[in-house]
Amino acid sequence: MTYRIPSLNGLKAFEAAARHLSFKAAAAELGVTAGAVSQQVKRLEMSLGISLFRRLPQGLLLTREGAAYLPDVSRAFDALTDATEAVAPALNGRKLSLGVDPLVADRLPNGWPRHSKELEPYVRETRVTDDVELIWSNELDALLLAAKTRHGSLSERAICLNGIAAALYFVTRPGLAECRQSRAIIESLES
Amino acid sequence: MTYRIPSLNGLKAFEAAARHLSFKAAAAELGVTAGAVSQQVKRLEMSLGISLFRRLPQGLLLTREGAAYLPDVSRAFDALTDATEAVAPALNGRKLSLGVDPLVADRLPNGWPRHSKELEPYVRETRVTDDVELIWSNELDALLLAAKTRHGSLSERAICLNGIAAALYFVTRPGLAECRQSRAIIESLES
DNA sequence: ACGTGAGACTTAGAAAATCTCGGTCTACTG
DNA sequence: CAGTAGACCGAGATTTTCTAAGTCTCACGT
Repeated sequence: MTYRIPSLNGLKAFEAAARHLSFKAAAAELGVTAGAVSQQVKRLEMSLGISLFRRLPQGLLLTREGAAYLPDVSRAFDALTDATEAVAPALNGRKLSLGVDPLVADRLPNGWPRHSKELEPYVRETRVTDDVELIWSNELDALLLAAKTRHGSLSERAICLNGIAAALYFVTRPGLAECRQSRAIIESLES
Repeated sequence: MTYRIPSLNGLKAFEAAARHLSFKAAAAELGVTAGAVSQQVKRLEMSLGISLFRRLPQGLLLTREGAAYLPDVSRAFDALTDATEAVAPALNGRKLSLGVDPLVADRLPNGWPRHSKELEPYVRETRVTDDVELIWSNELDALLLAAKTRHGSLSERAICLNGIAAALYFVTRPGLAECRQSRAIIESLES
């Protein structure tokens, strides 16, 4: 099973340039320079062996092939975006589910985090557990543990309570290690 | 208009690994090493903020999220492949359409290329014209011209007849410059 | 219990793809 | 006839991706 798919960056550049009929405008949208878009599109055309645009001095025009390609590409992008958004909502505004090791649950600041106003936007639920597997299965986003894990590929951050190193570790999937939610939880603990 | 799409290489690695439930097998299919697939998938998981696989020492298992993501990704890949194949059939086995400058049409080897057996698999049609625009509009794949073009971004190759430089140039879109079809046409002329 | 093999992981360094920047060209515009 | 806008090119820098070599865990057979 093998697919014939051109470079995604090339397709993105094509799609944006075709919508704007301008490399410059497309570049602004994509956050790169116009030269980069020009090169991407050229590479794409080379890999396909056809021309997608007619370059006129006053701007771009789609060729027949380019015009035929564009809607299909856009639809595929939509489908990928929807699927991605469905399986992994953008981190912005997402609330984490947090597990707390039974060994640390009683050592925490009183009522933490249930009654912490500042954490409310970042934590969806809290559960008492020390099962690292729950992270790998995406049932939990992060864990507060009393001991270092041995699962090397998890991200682990030691916490200081009142400025003193405590046997307390914030453990997440690497993908969540540096997000705002994680930072907020850690700060709330250390302050 | 902006899409949220993870890296295409990451998605390809995920798709192949999910089908085989093995990074090693996926790597073989993709023609890279297993380490590369592992890294691609990890990057993808980080960018999404979720885990797609459970790594067991004896192999892979899809997480619930991974299993949900896979069919959507496959469908999108199918759609892109179909669209690409429709607009630009793979170069393998494709025949080029060739334009011949009226100024050179009579100087060519007798009957060329109509009665050339060796060119038959590579040339679909021949037309007498010197209009470079036909290349940009994909109506022609290549041109035999009597003079250099001034369209810098076209690929241009000087032809020698009987070992002597002639006023004869093979002009194509860059994407077709080095394909077998082009080489065959040039060789047939120079021999 | 102890090798052995398979499969995944990590890391450093190499290789490739991509971006930026500066300069050029062409066609519009006042 | 400048001046401007948009696209192109090439060189060099930067970022991404790949490879290679070594480690770890588990299953299996002796």
